[in-house]
Amino acid sequence: MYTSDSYEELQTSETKCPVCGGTNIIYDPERGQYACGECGTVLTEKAVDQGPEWRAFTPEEREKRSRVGSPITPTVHDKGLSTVIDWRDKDALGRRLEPKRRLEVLRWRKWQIRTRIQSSMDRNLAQAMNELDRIASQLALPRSVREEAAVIYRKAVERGLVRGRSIESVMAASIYAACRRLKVPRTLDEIVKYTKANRKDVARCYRLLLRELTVRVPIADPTDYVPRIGSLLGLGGSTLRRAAEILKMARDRGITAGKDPAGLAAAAIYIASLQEDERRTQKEIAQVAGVTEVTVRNRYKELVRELNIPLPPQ
DNA sequence: AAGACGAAAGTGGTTGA
DNA sequence: TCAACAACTTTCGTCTT
Repeated sequence: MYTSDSYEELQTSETKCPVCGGTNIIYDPERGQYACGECGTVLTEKAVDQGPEWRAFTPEEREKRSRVGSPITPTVHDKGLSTVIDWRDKDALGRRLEPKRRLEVLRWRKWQIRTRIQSSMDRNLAQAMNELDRIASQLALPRSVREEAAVIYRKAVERGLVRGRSIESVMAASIYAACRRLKVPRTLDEIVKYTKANRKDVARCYRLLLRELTVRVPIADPTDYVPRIGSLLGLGGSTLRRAAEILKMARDRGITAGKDPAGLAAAAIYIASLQEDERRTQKEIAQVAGVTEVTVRNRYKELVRELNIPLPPQ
């Protein structure tokens, strides 16, 4: 698996477009990117993460690692040591409680259990939201995706789906689901790259979320990957439009099913880059699309064959 | 020297018995 | 639970630019 280190190079704070010199810089909240209003060049791919460089999994750890703030003793409410109201309806001397008193004790018990559940859920959510923030800022995800991911995760907690699974993996799966839902093209691998959980667990959690929660996800469309791959390669609008056309034709011919959408998008872009005389190597395209040259090649051969695409003579 | 190409073997995930 | 299977990856030798 290639990692796209080229993302870093795109980080810029200029207010003028480096390609056409235009000053009409617009923010695209859909993709979480700034882009030139004239030529469509994407200016920022990655936002700067302003959070700490360390990660804390418990309030104690956070307290220990933080280098600011007053040196208060890290105290966790209820380390399992606080008073538990007995379930028997007897007082300290073993006498039965009178009915009125009994109801009172019943009420205490109910509230104690309720607050305990509440606080454990809060802790879980707090930790999860931390994780969400961290990943979302590293992937430059728009606000809408963060919110969607938070909603999905909260539902998962309420349904008790996090029990027995790691917060990281469920959160990563929620983020992926949110991306898919809102058509913000991020591959599972990109998300997995920034989480402690392994790919397998995240994929399993993702399927669980789809099954258990009623999260409807539109099927992956290779066209969604085109603008992103295109901007990472600095391709012009006409080439990207051509690539989208090719993908549409491919879909109409029904040869896209079961194929990796990123691979298809990469192949379509390769063909378009040849046709529009904006040639990029298979390797370059494969790298930013997150697939191998071989896959690009296979898809590209397939598309050319099936769609009778004329290629410019060498 | 770099890019494109294709064969062959390997990998991880899905499906169906 | 296991085997078959399709898609994709890795690796490598060869041809082309």
